[in-house]
Amino acid sequence: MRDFKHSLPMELMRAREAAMARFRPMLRDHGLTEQQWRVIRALVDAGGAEVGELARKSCLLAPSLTRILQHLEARSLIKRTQNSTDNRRVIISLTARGRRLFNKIGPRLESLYRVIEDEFGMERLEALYTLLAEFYETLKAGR
Amino acid sequence: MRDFKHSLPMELMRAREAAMARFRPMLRDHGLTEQQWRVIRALVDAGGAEVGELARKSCLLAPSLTRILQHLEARSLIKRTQNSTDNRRVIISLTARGRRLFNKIGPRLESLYRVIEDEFGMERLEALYTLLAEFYETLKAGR
DNA sequence: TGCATTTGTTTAACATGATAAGTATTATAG
DNA sequence: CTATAATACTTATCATGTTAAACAAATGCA
Repeated sequence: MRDFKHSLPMELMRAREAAMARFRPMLRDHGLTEQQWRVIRALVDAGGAEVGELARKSCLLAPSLTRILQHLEARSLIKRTQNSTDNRRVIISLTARGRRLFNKIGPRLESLYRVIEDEFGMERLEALYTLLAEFYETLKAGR
Repeated sequence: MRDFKHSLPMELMRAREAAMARFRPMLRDHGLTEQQWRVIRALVDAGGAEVGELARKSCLLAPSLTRILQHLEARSLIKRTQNSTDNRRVIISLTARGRRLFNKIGPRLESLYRVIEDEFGMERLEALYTLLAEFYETLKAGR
């Protein structure tokens, strides 16, 4: 049997953990989990989105997102708007406070990211991105 | 700011998820979570290990591993042995039942893995492994 | 020897991951 | 129209992720 260490899901996880270890402390200083940050960032990107759309953009399962939105709403970082033509749909968007928090944290995370770019090198990083995207597409196609 | 979609932790997670989606159903059929399987597999590899060592090998945090070991012990898949020279240390090993479960599931997961190898190609897969390992080492070094 | 410190593991508390089931609303077949 | 199915989201449940703290056993050192 293939060596245990040579397990792709494990390697992907270890790489991700190594990266997140750089970012998590700063998020934690602002009382945000990594997942909460993904939601905020997706909302900045989309400028308001339905829950399902937001789940896809932030790579979260719907039940997780439901809880996260409850937390973010309790902190007044997001708000909900009802879609007038379809009452099932809820539009999520950032509050002014949510945007301020993003503006404060975003640049700091960006600079941490650039440190990684410097250490690992832009070329290899791009190569990694490309392989990961191809891998994802290959596995999605083969279902 | 860099495009949201171009986030390395997200890409690593998506790739991992795409792979795990292939494996999880079979594990689930045998009542195992992905993490429980990692522990079992690490134990086959090591043939008995202390809790801390097992945590490293299976890429789990100690508190998670503690709970997982409780579950596996309740199902008689693992057993605990006390280290005679140091009573803090606990040696974990598979029971005969645990080994039988491994022997049943392992080959099936291997064949699923080979499907991925075929779809994505051995060369690109090796390239991906290499980049991931380098990335991990780079980030660990720069702390 | 005595005791603060370190080490290995577990508990606790809160947040998320994963699956199934529930609820409300809209779309659709007949 | 109306019963039924599909859709969007939420709840429920159990397992794990993450951090801090507790705990006991071992170690280092005055």
